[in-house]
Amino acid sequence: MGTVFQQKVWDALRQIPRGRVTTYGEIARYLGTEGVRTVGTAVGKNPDAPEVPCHRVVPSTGKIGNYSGGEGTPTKIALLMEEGVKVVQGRVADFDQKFWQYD
DNA sequence: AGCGTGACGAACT
DNA sequence: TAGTTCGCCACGC
Repeated sequence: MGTVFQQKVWDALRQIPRGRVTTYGEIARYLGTEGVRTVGTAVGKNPDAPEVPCHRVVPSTGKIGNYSGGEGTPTKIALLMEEGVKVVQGRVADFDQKFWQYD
């Protein structure tokens, strides 16, 4: 499929526990790059949702960010809600608690 | 081989 | 507090 870098990104996504979220910046750090935009681009090019939980990735601002599957952002929100991540007014509720980072 | 693009981020006004 | 600007860097043309 994609490039090595891409696969590393997707692999990083698989490590995100259900019901938790992380940020593009966190993934960038985990992969050892400063180009967070590159990560965003990589995630966006991922084949599709269920296999890789790309909906668990949100911007550091706690907002929802973007999504390419289904109806876009609304679908992303729906998926998060199903996992117990409350989303209110386009933002992740209790973002600090839901935030997950690579140990 | 060079240039623009982008599911972001942080600083600035 | 909100809107804008500049920086990050891998990828595709």
